[in-house]
Amino acid sequence: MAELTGLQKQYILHWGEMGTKWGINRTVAQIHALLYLSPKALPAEDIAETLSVARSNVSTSIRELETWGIVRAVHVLGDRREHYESMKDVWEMFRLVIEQRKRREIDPTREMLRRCLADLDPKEAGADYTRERLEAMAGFFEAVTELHDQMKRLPTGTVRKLLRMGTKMRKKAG
Amino acid sequence: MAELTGLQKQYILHWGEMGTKWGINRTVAQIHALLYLSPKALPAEDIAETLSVARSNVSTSIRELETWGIVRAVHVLGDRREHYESMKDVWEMFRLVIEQRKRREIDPTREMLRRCLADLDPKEAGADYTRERLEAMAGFFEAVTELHDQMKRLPTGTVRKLLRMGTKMRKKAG
DNA sequence: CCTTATATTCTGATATTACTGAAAGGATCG
DNA sequence: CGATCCTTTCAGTAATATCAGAATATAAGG
Repeated sequence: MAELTGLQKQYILHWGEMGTKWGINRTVAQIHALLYLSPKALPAEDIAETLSVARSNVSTSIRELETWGIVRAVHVLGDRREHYESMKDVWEMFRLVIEQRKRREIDPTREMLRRCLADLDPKEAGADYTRERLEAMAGFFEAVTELHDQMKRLPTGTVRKLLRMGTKMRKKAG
Repeated sequence: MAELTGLQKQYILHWGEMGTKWGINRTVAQIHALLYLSPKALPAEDIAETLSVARSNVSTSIRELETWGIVRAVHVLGDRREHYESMKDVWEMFRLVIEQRKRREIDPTREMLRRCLADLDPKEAGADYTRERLEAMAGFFEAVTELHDQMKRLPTGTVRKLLRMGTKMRKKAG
């Protein structure tokens, strides 16, 4: 791997910081940034060297990125090492990440809300108020889930179309 | 403040964990959960006591929630202390949070991408490839921004309407 | 003004998370 | 099979984020 250009550094560092703000490990995000910018798949050792992190750290981080389905290992003729490459379709990439996060965080929250509503004892003081609040929150999460299910099935182009329809509706309403 | 019911505890704890996964401080999220479930505004001291955190911690966290615009101080007759209450409209609440996060994290990323594209030296090796990648990413962020701008202007009801239109389009296509 | 009630800021301590380096585990080659 | 190359796991260490409590500031009451 060649040395990073100033530009690449800027992108990778920013992406790393960005990651931390959204609960994504800095190194994981940086590796993703590096692979995203790289025209060719890179072996773990090169990644470690380029980003100045331990080889083992790269291993763990790559595994995480693979779990999300946005990085995969490819093989290069005459090289026993795994080479890693990032998906390049940005929309698809974010869709995958969102899908994972929904599964890991949104779904459990929906379950928690359902459980709370089921457990709610109507005889308890303030039960009505609590139910109201819980139901409002649950409704929101159901809607988000519905929205997500649709995005999942729609091709990228249709999403953009919807986006434009939104613009029209806004103009009419305004 | 009365003791928390098991249900409230469950909700508050989950919300706190949820927060950490999205880069939001656990206490901040817990306080928000508490206020969301509370039928009346609560003074900082009660919040501290109920959640077993330091008074100072509540102060800082409340400030953060106020910055987002989802919690505000209200006054109670005969009490010098500030009482805090959460917004109850869930959709509006998330809209505000998303708006803030966009401002804090998405906008700076757009700027970074623009700067990178501006700084990109065409004579540099691999400049074409880098430009392609940066532009793809920048395009995505522009689209997200556009989408956000629209959501911001649309009333909640219209968002739901769009949601249903998505369903129809999907059914036609399928 | 001085006193008291309340809120905020700051700093050191604590807890959490991330990371490294060493060691173990697998795979491929001769 | 043994040697070599590569990857993963793990335990200890380092870095970061969070928090409690003291110190400070602000405001209201007398």
